Amino acid sequence: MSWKFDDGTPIYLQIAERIREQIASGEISPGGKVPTVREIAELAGVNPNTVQRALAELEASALVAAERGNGGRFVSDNPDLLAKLKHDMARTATGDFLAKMRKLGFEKAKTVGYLNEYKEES
Amino acid sequence: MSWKFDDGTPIYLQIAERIREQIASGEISPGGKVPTVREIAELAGVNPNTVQRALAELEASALVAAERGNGGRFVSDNPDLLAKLKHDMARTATGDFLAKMRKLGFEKAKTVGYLNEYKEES
DNA sequence: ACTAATGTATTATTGCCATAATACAATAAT
DNA sequence: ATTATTGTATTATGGCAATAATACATTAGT
Repeated sequence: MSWKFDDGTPIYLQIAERIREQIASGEISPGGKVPTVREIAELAGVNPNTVQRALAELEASALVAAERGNGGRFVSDNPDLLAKLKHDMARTATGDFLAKMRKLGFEKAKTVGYLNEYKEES
Repeated sequence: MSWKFDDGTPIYLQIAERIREQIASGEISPGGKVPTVREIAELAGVNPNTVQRALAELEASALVAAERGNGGRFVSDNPDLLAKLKHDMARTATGDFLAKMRKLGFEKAKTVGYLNEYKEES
């Protein structure tokens, strides 16, 4: 995992988003263990408090739950919740992308065309 | 224009990005006049200093230039620069979108398919 | 010359992000 | 019971974003 951060957006939100992605993609399995606050802080090179704040975001939406003591945090194993997460994130990303392209003057058909012809490493 | 802002990202960056979009799309014509600092501040409901900071970003990339006095600010009329702006913004948006979808578990082909079937207002 | 409109600069204040350094709370393992 | 591991809470500090209130600089219009 890379753990580089953009400037201009709070790190705790970026961390929350990345973990959300890992959950949505299944990179962290349903019911699986989330790395500890201190581990993530170490990996990401940030203060534990910052990580905790990120994880509090995920708990607020019931995506993870804490088990104190030697437990750590665990991803929800609710299939509906996880499916909804993935669906919502994909849908949001797509809607945002289309909106952005529209602002740039690309109507949907043009955006689709652009995406089709898109090649990495121009 | 709506002028709502996301939390978590500095407003001055969001303002700069929106004006960049307006320039890239031609909503503000090449060589055209950019609203004044005080006008934008009024419309967006923010402090003039915040707007100035945003516009300083655009000047740093030569997209706009200031004419003091009764002038105001004007968009560059350099066709190459404007074409490059639009190209770069579209490319960045597309690359970011693909990266995001990939993190969610959608390879490019799936992303293209998803976009094709995407309907607003689900 | 004067005025109005615009960009630019300065200073102070408030609030949130992030860090730092601890301490406390709960539970599994021994 | 003790210990180690983990989550949680507290307090202090520094930095940047944003606001606020002015003041100054430049130029067009009159």
